Amino acid sequence: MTLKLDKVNRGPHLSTLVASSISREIAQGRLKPGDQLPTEQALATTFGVSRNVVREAIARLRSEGRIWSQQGRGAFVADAANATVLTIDYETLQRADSFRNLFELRGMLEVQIAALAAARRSDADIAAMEEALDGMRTAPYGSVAWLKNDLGFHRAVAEATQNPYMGQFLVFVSERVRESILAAGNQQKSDDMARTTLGEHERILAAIKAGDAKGASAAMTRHLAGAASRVGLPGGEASAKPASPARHSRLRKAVRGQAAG
Amino acid sequence: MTLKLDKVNRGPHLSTLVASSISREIAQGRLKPGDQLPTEQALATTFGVSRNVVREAIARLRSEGRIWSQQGRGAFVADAANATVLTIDYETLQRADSFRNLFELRGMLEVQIAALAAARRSDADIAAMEEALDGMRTAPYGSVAWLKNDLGFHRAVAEATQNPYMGQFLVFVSERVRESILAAGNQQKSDDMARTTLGEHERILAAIKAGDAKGASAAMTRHLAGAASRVGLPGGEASAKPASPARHSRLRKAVRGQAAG
DNA sequence: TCTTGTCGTGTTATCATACAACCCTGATTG
DNA sequence: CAATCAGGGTTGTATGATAACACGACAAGA
Repeated sequence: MTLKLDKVNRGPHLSTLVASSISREIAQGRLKPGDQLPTEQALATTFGVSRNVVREAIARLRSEGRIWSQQGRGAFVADAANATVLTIDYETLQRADSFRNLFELRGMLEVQIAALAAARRSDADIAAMEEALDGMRTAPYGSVAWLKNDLGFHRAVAEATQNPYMGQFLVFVSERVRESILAAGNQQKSDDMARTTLGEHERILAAIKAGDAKGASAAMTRHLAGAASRVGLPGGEASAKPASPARHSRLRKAVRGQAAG
Repeated sequence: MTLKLDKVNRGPHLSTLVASSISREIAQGRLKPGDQLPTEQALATTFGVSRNVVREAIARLRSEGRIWSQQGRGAFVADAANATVLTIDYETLQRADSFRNLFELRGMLEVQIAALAAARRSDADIAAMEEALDGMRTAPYGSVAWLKNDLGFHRAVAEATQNPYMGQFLVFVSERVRESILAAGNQQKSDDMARTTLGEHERILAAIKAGDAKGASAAMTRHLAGAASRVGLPGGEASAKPASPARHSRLRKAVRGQAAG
């Protein structure tokens, strides 16, 4: 009865379908934290699959911290806070507002990271940034090599904070942003864009090199504004809360500013 | 002929052990992206477990985007960028510098989030914050209810940004921080701390209520600095210089003990 | 009545085997 | 030479069995 098994597309594996189905039950509150799941046998017959498949699905959910199980007792829904992994599934990525929200989160991270990096960078960090920048110079705009070096530059900045989590989070978010861009498709490239983008990166690097935290975050803000407009991010848009304009973060200004230029 | 797997402790499930073992091979570069994994049968005999266990481990790694497999061909190591989940394993959490770095990341998020929240908050958001604050007033400092409402307050702030990813990321990071604190154990509590903490929260709420973004981030900054000192961390604010790791020997020592769920 | 020990049942964890679906390769055949 | 097809290897799924464990029922003893 609880099975829905609606044509889940992604992943031809039955275990994937079962896992998403159970996951959905939890997300929609039909299975609350503490509730006991049906037995593996019951789930197997319910879904019409073998118990083995159910076990793979449960193993997956358990690794995500969504459920926990104990031999001899059963499987139970875990507290949402106990999730040990942060995951953004592909479906929600394809929604338009997801892209904007992700971009905003990324911007928030980047701007702060740039400031920290300017204060803490080592010579090796600078070298890594310069190497990535060189890679971008020799690769055609938008090519795989270009994107790789672009990400590499930002990762180098993040690593210059000497805080490994900065890079970890930033790369994760950036990758989701990139996927989102790819999902949306359609973007035009030009040599002009390449020059502009490179210039933005160079200004960031210069500020970090000089140890100028304020300048670094300002340069990063400009870069993000430019990047937003290059990927055609609709700025100052309806669903964004029309909030008090004058006084808030540069991030917001960045998102809004790209509409103008 | 039982498993020989090196010392892995956490997770009584064999599939967990196998998964972390393979995961470690990937992390340490002994299995590079594109490489083909041994066959399931081979892995089964290598680890001394049944093929079923290996399949559960692989299902888990596949769901994390670390590997991909195709029927009839085999399983292959995926590009690191393709990881669909962000995970911080329990072991690294127990290192003292992990705690400091996580706290710094959390602070970076919170300060920006507070500013955004002040600009975008709705009445419902304000109500949620006040409810959480009330919950903190009636609960003893440091109790489960207190912590729950504390997190609830911060989550409400994050949700006031109208950007769901903010809350998602913040809660994730905060939970890791909390785990880290629990792992360290023995915090001393006092009524004084309760009052101070409550006051900090109230100032944050007031600024957000007033739509004062600058004030909100300033209040949040003060709160984080206070929280940092309360958990025995020097300088909560995003300071320019990386804190010296040597300062935290007390934390590191305490970390040895297991966390109580 | 209360405690304690035992047992049976249900559940998960693991094992073992078999078959189906699929990919790749190489030989066969037109 | 090209197309086809047979075979082995690999993953995906199904099935049945056994071990480990949790939990309640129940009887024996104090």
